[in-house]
Amino acid sequence: MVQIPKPAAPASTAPHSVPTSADVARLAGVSRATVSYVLNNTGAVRISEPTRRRVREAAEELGYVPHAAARSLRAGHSRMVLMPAPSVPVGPLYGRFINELQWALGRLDYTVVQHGGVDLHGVDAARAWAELRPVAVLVPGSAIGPDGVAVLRRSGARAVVTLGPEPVDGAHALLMDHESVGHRAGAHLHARGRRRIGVVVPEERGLDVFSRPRLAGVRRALDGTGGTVAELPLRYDERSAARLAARWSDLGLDAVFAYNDEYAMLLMRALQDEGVRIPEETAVLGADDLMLGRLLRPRLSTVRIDLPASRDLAELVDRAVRDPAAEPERHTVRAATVVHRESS
Amino acid sequence: MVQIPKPAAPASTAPHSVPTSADVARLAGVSRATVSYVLNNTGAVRISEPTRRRVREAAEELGYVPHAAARSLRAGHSRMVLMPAPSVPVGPLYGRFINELQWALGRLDYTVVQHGGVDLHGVDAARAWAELRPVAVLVPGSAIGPDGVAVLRRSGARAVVTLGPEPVDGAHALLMDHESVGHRAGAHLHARGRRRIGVVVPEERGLDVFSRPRLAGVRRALDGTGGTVAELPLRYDERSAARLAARWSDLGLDAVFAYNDEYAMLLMRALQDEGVRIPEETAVLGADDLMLGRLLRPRLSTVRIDLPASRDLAELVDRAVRDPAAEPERHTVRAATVVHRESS
DNA sequence: TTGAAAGCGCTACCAA
DNA sequence: TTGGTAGCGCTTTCAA
Repeated sequence: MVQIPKPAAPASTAPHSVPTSADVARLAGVSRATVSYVLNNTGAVRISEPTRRRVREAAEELGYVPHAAARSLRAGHSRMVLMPAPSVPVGPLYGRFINELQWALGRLDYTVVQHGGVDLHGVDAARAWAELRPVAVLVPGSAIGPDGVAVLRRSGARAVVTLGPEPVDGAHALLMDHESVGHRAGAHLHARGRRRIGVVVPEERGLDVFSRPRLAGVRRALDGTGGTVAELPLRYDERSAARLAARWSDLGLDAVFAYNDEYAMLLMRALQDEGVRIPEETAVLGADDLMLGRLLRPRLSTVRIDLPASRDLAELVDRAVRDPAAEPERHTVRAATVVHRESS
Repeated sequence: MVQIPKPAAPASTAPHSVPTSADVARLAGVSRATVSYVLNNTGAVRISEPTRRRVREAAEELGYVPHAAARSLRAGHSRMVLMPAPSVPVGPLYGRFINELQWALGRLDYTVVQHGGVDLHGVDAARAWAELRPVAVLVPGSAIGPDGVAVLRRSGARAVVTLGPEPVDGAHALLMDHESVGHRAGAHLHARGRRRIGVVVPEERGLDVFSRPRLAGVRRALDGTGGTVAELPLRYDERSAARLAARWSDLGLDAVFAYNDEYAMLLMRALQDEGVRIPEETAVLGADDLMLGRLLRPRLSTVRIDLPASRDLAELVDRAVRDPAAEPERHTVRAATVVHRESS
């Protein structure tokens, strides 16, 4: 039978519209239901092999791609794990961590999505994320408070996990114990016979959630030992480092915990240019155990922070999703080790 | 008329279900349409102030957050710009670029979403991204071919922009001209009197799309000058660098273009440990102009690559979205400058 | 083995 | 000024 296109009616699909499952059904000569069964390999329903083939070929020919939003709207839930991307670049370590985490969550059939909630904070940020109706949210840093967590949970997020330095009410927490990082650093320097210890505190915004606890940890390590701790604000540029180095002898310090390896490299260079001998006059200690520390001379001592296996975090997320009513878990990453090289 | 709740029907909303606009409407005593008008500040429709207040209060009380998927399903389009996150960490420069781009696109009212299409390639990756029905896709590297672009366009993406080293049919392209980076490097070293030039080619997978053109560029610069170019495979670890340095005198090179600043630092350290004097015996040239280059001694010469202003890229995306039928634009970033310091 | 139809949450048209 | 309602694309019961 010859098809006669009805006038003014879209007999065939409009040229540049996106193919839907209905289009596939039409082309295959079956119903939309059948298309859904075939493409999702629904076990409960038996579809004859010839039909399956016709459907698949039709889908192929049209270049059909299912519509994720429509699907999860219908399903009432999604497998999307949302990770607000931090606006401050926090270093290469973090990037690797994200990648591994994505991979681990992918294995559990979650789709990880990073969403730049740039210049949104607290409840506003939470609301913006909640619009996407993720099944779980991983919040790095301390970008959100208890009320933000509440917003997310009310919007259907079955798990909220904070990755920051401090716990948030109602959310699971993976606590990076930066205080103990500082404590390790302070204890190491003290054990090496240092008594007047400087601690670099980056002036860059957004880093203080890490640097403050580290400073506190050094203070605690030196507490009651007669040693002293001095706070050293530093911007990540040569001028700032040179200024700090210029007044180094006035400061009378015999050691410095430089926040991380990159700041350590910056400061160490400035000190060497000032003629300060390392480690004889001043010990320098970094953190993060980056490659560059091994390339410096003297080789940089550093505090290595063993990030949690991303698989563990992925499993925490999965557990939380399966049992959203469970008590929030609190895991503390306290595994920091001093890698002693030559600079301390 | 008194409402009599039908038996077995949820008269009020279930305790832990997510509030919808219907719930807000019910609580405010208005229709869903009115709720929509109020919350979206629809200009065409006038709603009395008391009604607006009632609606807003109801929304507030319920903690209502609109459902982005439902909204864009209804609208037939979204403002989502999808950026597949590269699985290979490509350095701090890139991270900053992403952040700025997110910001710039945010100003134009797009929502940037990074999606880790981990271990998916070509058409498969394209299909996974297409399920999200983004209005535009920014593809870094060369993760996708013309057929992948076609899949995305058929699924409604109004703009596909590749950020890689080479153009892809059907997509807009922001071409990083790594060949000319290599050419600048080669020309600089040649001008400094170097004739036997090594070029580091990282062995890490995924970096060859950058390193190959750079090598070719050096070759072109030396072509016909009587100078020679040697390919130097190198892994990013100390052992590999030490091995390379150990046979340095056999290689008989008087200069090396080390792919980027990080590889340059690695190799330079290994060479210095071997007693090779820099730059007297061997000139070393990096790329990317990272901070660390300035902190090395001798200070590292480098090729600075001026990334396009993220605002420009954001505007390219916006243009393409507004006029999806337009010819693909091809922009080439050729702005590479040699920053001459002490190592060359 | 297949199809018809309801409905997820939302907005925009048309009517009142 | 407000409400009724169709329908975006999909899955899934219920019927045939």
